[in-house]
Amino acid sequence: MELRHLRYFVAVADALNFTKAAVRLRVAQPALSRQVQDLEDEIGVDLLTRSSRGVALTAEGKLFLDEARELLRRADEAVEKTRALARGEFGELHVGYAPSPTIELLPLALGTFQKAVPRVTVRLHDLAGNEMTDGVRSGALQLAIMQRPRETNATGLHFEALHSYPICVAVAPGHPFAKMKTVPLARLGAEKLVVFRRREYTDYHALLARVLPESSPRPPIAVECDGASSLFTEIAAGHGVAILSMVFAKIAGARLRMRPLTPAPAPQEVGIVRALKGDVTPAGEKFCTELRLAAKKLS
Amino acid sequence: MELRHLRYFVAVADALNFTKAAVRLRVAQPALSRQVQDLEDEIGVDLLTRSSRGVALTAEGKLFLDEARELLRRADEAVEKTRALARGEFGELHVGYAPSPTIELLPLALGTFQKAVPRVTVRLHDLAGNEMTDGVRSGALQLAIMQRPRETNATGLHFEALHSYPICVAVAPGHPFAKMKTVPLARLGAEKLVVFRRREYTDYHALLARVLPESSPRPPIAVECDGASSLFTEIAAGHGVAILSMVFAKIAGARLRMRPLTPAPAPQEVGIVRALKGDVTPAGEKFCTELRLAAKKLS
DNA sequence: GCGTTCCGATGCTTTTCAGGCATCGTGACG
DNA sequence: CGTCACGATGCCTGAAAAGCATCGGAACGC
Repeated sequence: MELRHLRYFVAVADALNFTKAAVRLRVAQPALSRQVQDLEDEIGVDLLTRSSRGVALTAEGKLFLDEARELLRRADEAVEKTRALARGEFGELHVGYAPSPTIELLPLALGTFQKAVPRVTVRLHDLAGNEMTDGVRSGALQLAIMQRPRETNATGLHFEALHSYPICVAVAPGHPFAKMKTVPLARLGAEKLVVFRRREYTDYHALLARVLPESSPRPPIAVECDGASSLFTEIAAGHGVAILSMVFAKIAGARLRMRPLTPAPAPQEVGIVRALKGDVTPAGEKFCTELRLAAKKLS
Repeated sequence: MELRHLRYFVAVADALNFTKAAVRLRVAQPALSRQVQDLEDEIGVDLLTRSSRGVALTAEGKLFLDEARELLRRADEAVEKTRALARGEFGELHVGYAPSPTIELLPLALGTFQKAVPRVTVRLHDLAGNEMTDGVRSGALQLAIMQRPRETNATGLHFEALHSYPICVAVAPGHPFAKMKTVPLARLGAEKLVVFRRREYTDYHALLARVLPESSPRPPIAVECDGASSLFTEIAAGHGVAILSMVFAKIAGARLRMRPLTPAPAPQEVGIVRALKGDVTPAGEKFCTELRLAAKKLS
């Protein structure tokens, strides 16, 4: 049995007339007659009752007609799905992301992406930096949207920067720093630091270590917070200051003042991590395009 | 696209090797190569990545493999279902029945039938006699299991008797009739009758009219009952006697005594009503066979 | 009652294409 | 660097799908 047999049978069952069905199928009537006969022979069941003024379906024919229609529909669907997957308009996309650094970029890109290709299911995975790089390397993740990892090419990864945020010091509105345009890095030594918990925010502490190297006067840690909102509260209460990238200005709003540091540390770069080898699917590429567009809108 | 393409692709995807897949399919390797290429060309998507040491599935190939497997499974299923329908092992069977007269026959036949062909769904319709004959004529019912209708051939129906029950008089255990072996029909004139309601039991009243013709002394009606259980209670309480066929002996049990009448009226015949023209499906025929077997067991 | 028409089936021919054979090109591996 | 394993390619063959002409039968009109 071939799909041709089903297509022919359905056409005959629709027209209830071999001649008309043959015209629609653009084949000669005898060819159609024979293919349908072959089908009936193979199944071993009469599907049609022929008479000199047309054709009628048997009970078996009615059942088989439904099944044949469904099969043909499913076959088209299978092809269409596969094509859609190849075009990046269907499938699943596993994306790792760091919530805070990507708070501006990701929702923007996600919105336009889902509007453009609603049949792609994006699975977001909120992971730590090393979990993401491992995930991308192993193929569990197609992409990760995060801060620049320490090394890239050497570890089989590629990083594409999308946006960079200056490193700032966040203080309460009444704090002396709030009146300054920029804050000298050396002045931090006299302050107490509000930080995220080391356990859950290893990436943040890596940033901290970069901005405040061993050599400089290291301010004491006043309190460790388990999330952005409690960190903001601690700072607003005057319990200390925090080293944060400018993304947090959007989240913190008017509760805090953020001032750039001098000399300015290397800014925090946020972008796409992908595997050096092993292709990203078309859907993944589309997602990257949307991310780049979103980054462009930001600047 | 034909099912052949799917069969070939699935074989290659299973073996991950054209040569081995070709052996399993009993075709030459080049033929297989080309058919799979044709499939990819038609879909316009690479499903496999070929290398000199074998074959790997692309992401699109994985998706299409699942779809192809499902399609082939469904195709087999469609054919199997159709064959099963033709063999009477699948489908729906609408059967009208009169509950009381068929109480011995129908449950027996239904049990063996369902055990023999569990994929046939029997839809039982509890209907009045004329509703059943109409249903069989219109095709809404394939069969009806009931008492013999007044006319058959003339109305496009065929009746096949399966079992017959003598017409009896049902009395309370203490009633004088209970001591008699048979009850002369003429003695009924002195009794009061317990009957079913005319509205809901037209078939029963037709029987009554046949057994007690206008000419004979017609006993007065003591009470009309809306069901067998209340009818039995009325008789057991001594409010009257009832004209019933012997099927009711099984239902009534020890509560009543049933005595044959003399001269014996024509017994109540129970059997199969079907349309004179318009075939009964194979499942229907099987059901008839089970009914005949059940009838044989009764006698 | 008899031609006419419409319909599907059948006999035969043509065409298409799946299948087979031989061979080639190419990585992998010893 | 030769050998092996594997898939691709070129060419030919054969099966079968398609086409053409025609048949046979039922319905319908005159």
